[in-house]
Amino acid sequence: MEPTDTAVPVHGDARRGMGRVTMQQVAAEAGVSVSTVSKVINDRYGVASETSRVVTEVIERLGYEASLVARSLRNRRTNVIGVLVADFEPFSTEVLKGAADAIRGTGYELVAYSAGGRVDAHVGWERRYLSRVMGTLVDGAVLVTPTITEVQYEGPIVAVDPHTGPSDLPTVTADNLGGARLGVDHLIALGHRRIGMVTGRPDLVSAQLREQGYRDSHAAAGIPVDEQLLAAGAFEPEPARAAARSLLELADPPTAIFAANDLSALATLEAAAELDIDVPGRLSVVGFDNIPESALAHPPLTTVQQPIRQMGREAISMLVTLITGDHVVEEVHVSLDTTLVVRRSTAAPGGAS
Amino acid sequence: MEPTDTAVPVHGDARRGMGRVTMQQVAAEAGVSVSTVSKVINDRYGVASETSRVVTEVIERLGYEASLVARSLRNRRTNVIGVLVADFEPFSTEVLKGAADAIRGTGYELVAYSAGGRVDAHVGWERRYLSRVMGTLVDGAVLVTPTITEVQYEGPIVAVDPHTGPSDLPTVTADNLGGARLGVDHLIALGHRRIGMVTGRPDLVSAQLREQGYRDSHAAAGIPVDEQLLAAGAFEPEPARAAARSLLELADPPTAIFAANDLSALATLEAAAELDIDVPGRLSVVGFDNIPESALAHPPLTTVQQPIRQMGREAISMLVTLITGDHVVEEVHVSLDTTLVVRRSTAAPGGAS
DNA sequence: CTGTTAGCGCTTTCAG
DNA sequence: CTGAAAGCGCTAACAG
Repeated sequence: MEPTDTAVPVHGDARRGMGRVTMQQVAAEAGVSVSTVSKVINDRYGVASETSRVVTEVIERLGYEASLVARSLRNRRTNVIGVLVADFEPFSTEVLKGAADAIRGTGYELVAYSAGGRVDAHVGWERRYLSRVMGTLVDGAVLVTPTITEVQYEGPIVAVDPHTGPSDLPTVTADNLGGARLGVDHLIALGHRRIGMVTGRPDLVSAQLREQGYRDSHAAAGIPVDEQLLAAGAFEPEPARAAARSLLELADPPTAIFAANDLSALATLEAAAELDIDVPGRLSVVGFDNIPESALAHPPLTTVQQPIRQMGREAISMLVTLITGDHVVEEVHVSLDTTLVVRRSTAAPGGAS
Repeated sequence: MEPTDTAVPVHGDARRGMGRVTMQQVAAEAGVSVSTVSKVINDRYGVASETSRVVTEVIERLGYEASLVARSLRNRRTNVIGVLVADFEPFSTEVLKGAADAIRGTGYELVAYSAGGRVDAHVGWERRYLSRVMGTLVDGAVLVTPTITEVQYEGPIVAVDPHTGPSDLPTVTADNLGGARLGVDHLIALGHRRIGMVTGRPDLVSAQLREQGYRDSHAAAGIPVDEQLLAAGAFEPEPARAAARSLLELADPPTAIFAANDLSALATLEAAAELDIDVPGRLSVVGFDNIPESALAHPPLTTVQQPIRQMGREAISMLVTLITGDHVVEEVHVSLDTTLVVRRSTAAPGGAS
């Protein structure tokens, strides 16, 4: 057959409007073989300088660039690092920004991949994504908030804020327990005694730790926990809103609510608004994450900050070390500190300023 | 090298710790040929239900998932849409969030690609990226803030906020001229008469339009423009900071500064802080973009909002239409409205409240 | 119903 | 110094 023919004239800028230029076309146009073109591109020895010049000129003229896919399939190394996310939402995009910061100067490129909330994007997406891209498209991967860490997969992988228990994977997390304590202690210091909590997904350790922090703070302050004041929010806006509502409609409602993440806190703010409850006048709200959106809320949200971008940076640098394998990564599990960001959604109970 | 051998026995869960599972291994394990496996995976007709069952079981057990790369290379359609960005920064990640919103339910997956500030990532990155991925990895692409739109490339491509003049590419932009007028009119309405501007990259139309809006607002208000009050910021933090400083150190400094984008406005805020100039007491600052970070600034930034996420959504929906080709895209150039978001960085001149 | 074969675009021996 | 050929993992004819 004669597929990558010279039937279509490719001289001059006649290629305007054509599809991708392949190496075949470059070769044909330059009057050499594809392997020669490949050698020129990859700076291999054994190409006459004149040939090289001609080929380079054709490449330039046709705007040729090697297909990432074809190259990846052939080569073991791709010089591309993958960031695998369940969805592009505030948390994962912050991680991405951090990853981009850290990738500079390493010579790697970054590909972020998401099945984007496809129906089948349930627990276990990370394993499928990994299989799809590892070893072919990317040299290593950062898993953002994976729900399982049992990837039993050999290769350079780092998990950021994994939602499940400890694993063999190197991980980067924030101090969930300490962060929750920071948030609830703040509320207690303000004078709150009936503090509700919109919890996260019960199957995720991060959620469990945040709840544990809530309990620890109460214990430390000698305040008994009223189990009625815990409502399941699942880290998602809708369940969280319902949970907040149920708490606020209690006969003896809480004067403050600690939400397991900012998305839940934002939903709590909405629920309060619907019920015409002033925040922070009659209700204080504390979130967790400090996603950029939390500062835009009304009122701006007091929240526990995770250094998300730094987590992304950390993950990339661990990953690059793993890939290049210069030396062993010392700390397999990195935990970064959380801090409290006090904004306008918290105040002393009873409307006292 | 003989990496993907069958030398390593693959029965049972012996694969723990191995690299990617390939179709070969699945086939071997199931005792069938690769084409049969392929047929099972792609639901092709002509496979005995028993065979299908066995193969499915093996796939499950081995955790096999087809390589995106190999599949892409073979197929014309990949069901993946690419978002090509120069870097993952606030603007592009907002677009990404919008793209993710819009991708849901379309059956497409999303891949975001960035060379991540590599040294050679100068003007023209979009052409190279496009060549790398179009036609192989992705079915279509969204170009975020490309510096050239002369891609002369056949295929489904949509540009978001292109920095250069009109092109044949479908584009999604915000109303830069109107937005700039909004921002500067606000300053003028507040009583400012000496308004400086930290301009953007002179080669980009978006920057030119914002400067034009600045001039138009002055003209409309009958205020002459003092050319001394325009300083080049290039859309980048460092140059912008220097530009702001030079403005503020003028013998007769401006009482307000309009920055060509939020990054520049944030840098202006920093410059003011360094010079111990109170904002908004002695200086008002208006930005452009309304990236999430602008609300976190001190003081929170008054800025012209571009509906960035919506731009991402719009781009994806245009692209999907282009790809499926059901019907022609009616509006090739979509321009979305900008709005003014007044926060705390602007006030009347002279410290008057 | 199943396996064999021929590539997708590229890199890499290995002959010429 | 250059090109022919093999093959990365997969799919799509086409035989058996």
